[in-house]
Amino acid sequence: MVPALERPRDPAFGDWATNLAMMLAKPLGRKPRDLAQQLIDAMDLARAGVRAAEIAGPGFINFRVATDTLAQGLLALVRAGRGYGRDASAAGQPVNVEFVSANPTGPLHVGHGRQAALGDAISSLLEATGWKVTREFYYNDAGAQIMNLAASVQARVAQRRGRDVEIPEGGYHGEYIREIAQRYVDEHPGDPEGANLDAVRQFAVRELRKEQDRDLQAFGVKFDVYFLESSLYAEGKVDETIRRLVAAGHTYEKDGALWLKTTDFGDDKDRVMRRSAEKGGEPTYFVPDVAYHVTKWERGFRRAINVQGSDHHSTVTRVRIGLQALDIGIPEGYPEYVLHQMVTVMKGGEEVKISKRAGSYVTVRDLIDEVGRDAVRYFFLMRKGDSQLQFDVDLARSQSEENPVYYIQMAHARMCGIFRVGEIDAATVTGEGVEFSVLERPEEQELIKALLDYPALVAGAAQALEPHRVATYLHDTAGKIHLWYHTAHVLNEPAPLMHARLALARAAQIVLHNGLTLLGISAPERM
RNA sequence: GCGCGCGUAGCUCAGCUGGAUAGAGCGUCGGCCUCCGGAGCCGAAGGUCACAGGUUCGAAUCCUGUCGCGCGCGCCA
Repeated sequence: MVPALERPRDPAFGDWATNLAMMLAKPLGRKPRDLAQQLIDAMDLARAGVRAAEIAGPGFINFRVATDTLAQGLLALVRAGRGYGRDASAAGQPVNVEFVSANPTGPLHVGHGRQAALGDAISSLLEATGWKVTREFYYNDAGAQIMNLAASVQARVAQRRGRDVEIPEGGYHGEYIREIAQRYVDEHPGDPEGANLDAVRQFAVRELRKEQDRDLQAFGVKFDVYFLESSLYAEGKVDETIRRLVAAGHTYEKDGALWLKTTDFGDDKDRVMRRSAEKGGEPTYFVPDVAYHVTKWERGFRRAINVQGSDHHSTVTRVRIGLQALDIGIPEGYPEYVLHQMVTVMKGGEEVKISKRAGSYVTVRDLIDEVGRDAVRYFFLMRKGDSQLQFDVDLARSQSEENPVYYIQMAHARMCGIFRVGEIDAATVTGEGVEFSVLERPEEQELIKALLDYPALVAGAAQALEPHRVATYLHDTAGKIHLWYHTAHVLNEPAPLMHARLALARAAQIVLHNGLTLLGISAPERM
């Protein structure tokens, strides 16, 4: 129960409104409207830049802001330019954002695309609020899946020699496996049979990593750190983690395996950490996961955010419990998780079933090739992460003219067009000395308010780790811009009006540019 | 069966952490091109916010239950 000061939905209710009187009415035993009047009487409205305060409905107080308050805001906006909507409140604290983290066992699919868009936008949002972000990609390049990959490639090599060899149980059947097998043979004349499994494995991982890197580059996502799971083994971090967990006293042996008492930390059953001898005696997957997150902590990241598909949500509690059980002062909520729901791909009016092992799925690359990078980014970001996302490829392609991302980009291009046609360098439009009170049309007032809301919106989206708020805001604001553009002419108006509108066009251009950039989408000057 | 998420217009989805008459895009219907780009704008139709209770001045939003959908639940990762 916190009193709110907010933008009313309906402009008839003023520029700002508060429910303070209604919140206080009950504890004070007073009527809300009487209390509201007393509150208004006690306020120094002029000093706050408020022109009028009215009591409305059950006890709202609606404020109307003096026009020069809006003018001050616009001036500050234009002066801030590219920096508008950014603040330094996090003071350069380090934060690690891990996303995509695809196994090098195949190309990136649509789910990875959603993660790439989300993780990159979340990182940008955090940077906009003063965090020092490290974008990190974790490669699971060790373990059973990689052995399956190597064996699958090996089988394809053998098949090329006319041998009757099947892809092993749990192996990969995609067409790309054949291609890798072909390239392996081409580049390894000394091993036409693919007999050297270790060489096949290394070659396949390297090829797939290269391909994933190309996909990420096409999508415009850059990582600061690529962390290899295999390095954890090479540096003894996995064994060390096991030793530390044993030393911390949360383990026991049963049936020849080593167990972690995760039930001590609220799990519904204990988990095996190291398999019994007859199962190979290897650590289970979550031990390297824990070891990996220890390195994040030890690398100085007191905040870590993982962007993952919700199909991995069971790892959340286990990784956190493993870190707790080490008893080294890592807080309970470490790391934070942003889980997104599944992406359904629609093509030809039917759902494309995604199965990596059967080799049937849509890749990030397919989407980029078909609808363009900007549209793919926007489509992945326009919905809240915990909603399932339906990505209709045909629709995204065929309706590209009415695509929301083009709508936003068009608004930006229109603002640029005003300056281009007027032969005015937009950067010289500062708003200094402009009489903003001539901007009295309702569409102009609404647009100004929307533009001035932008910094608070960015701060809120960053705090909630929800980039979709920026996407919907931009679409909404683009609508206000188109409406204004359509009703209010800028060039060849009387000088005071033209200068005020030029400043407003400049402000709109800045907000759209900054917002699109935050989402990793281009802001073209003409389309 | 248990856990997490979701259920809002014909379809795809927003709804700013409890506010005033629930919004947008697409689709449908009807208007607007001497005008900085019509890739645009305006208007109309379309809703039991899955359902039933509860909390309070006030619920799409919070709590409980029911139904439906998705994803998890291995000495796989």
